[in-house]
Amino acid sequence: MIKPTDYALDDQVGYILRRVTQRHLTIFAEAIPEVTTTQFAVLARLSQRGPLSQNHLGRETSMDAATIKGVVDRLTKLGLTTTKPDPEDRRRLTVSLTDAGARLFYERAETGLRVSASTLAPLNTEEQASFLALLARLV
Amino acid sequence: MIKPTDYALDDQVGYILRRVTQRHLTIFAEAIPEVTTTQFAVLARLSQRGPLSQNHLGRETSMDAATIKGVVDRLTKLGLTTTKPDPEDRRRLTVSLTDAGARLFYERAETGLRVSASTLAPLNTEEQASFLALLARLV
DNA sequence: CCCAATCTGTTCGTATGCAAATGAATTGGG
DNA sequence: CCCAATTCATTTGCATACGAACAGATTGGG
Repeated sequence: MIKPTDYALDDQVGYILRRVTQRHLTIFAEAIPEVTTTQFAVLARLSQRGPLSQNHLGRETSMDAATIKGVVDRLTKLGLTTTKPDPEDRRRLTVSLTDAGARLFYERAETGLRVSASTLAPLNTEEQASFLALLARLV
Repeated sequence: MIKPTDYALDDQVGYILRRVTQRHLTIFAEAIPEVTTTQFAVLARLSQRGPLSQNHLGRETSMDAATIKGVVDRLTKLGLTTTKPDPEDRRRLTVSLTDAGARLFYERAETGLRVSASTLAPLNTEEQASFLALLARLV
């Protein structure tokens, strides 16, 4: 027999995840104000993998087709990415980093690592490793 | 000397947090389609604390003033909450659960606990406790 | 007791995030 | 080889999220 009073909001994993994510986003925005976390993820992926079709890029950054389109549109407006039709497959839109996009990622990658470190700072090194290992299994 | 190639997107805590949150939201939406996670958090808090002013409710559910307004508006449109001016302080808007809101939370609280359990299901009991303890320290 | 500082709610703008529907292009199995 | 199924990109609608600016109400310290 479970009563509603047994539902402790503050102990629910989803609620805590939301709050931790909020803190992380604040730390990121403070450290890298030029782009958002999702935009930075796109820059990182393109930097690592080279040009990708828009939908493929979305899958590689865990965004659905509608979301990645908006992110790419905004990055393109910022001059950090460009798009061009794929002659091989006329459905596809190939997304690439511009020089400015590549340079921005290059200049901010180290800061990005510090953002991750700040987010995890309340834990000691051993706890951070345990936490990341457990978190990754929940994907 | 850090090179951009040292920035492994898949290992960054923010990226993994986003993916775990996505999985959690999917599980929740499947189990409790009537409301969203944030709306359910509001129902839970009101059920636990009784009527609260709108901004206070926002602080108690980790939403800023603009966000909680939208959530309360939608819950009110769904008939799950009501609002009335506070005669003590004419700036304040008191938010309460309706009977339907109280009943819905009562009927879904147990399911909410199962959603949390499903999200954590890839870990064994001991790992779940460790994970939640570490996660809570990152708020 | 009064006014500057604060609090409350609202609105606007921007940015994810997903479901669903659509049209165009490609592909794979019979 | 051809058509049904799939893929790709786009659009619409809805729901968080937050910063910034605003007006009205309240309060606290001099």
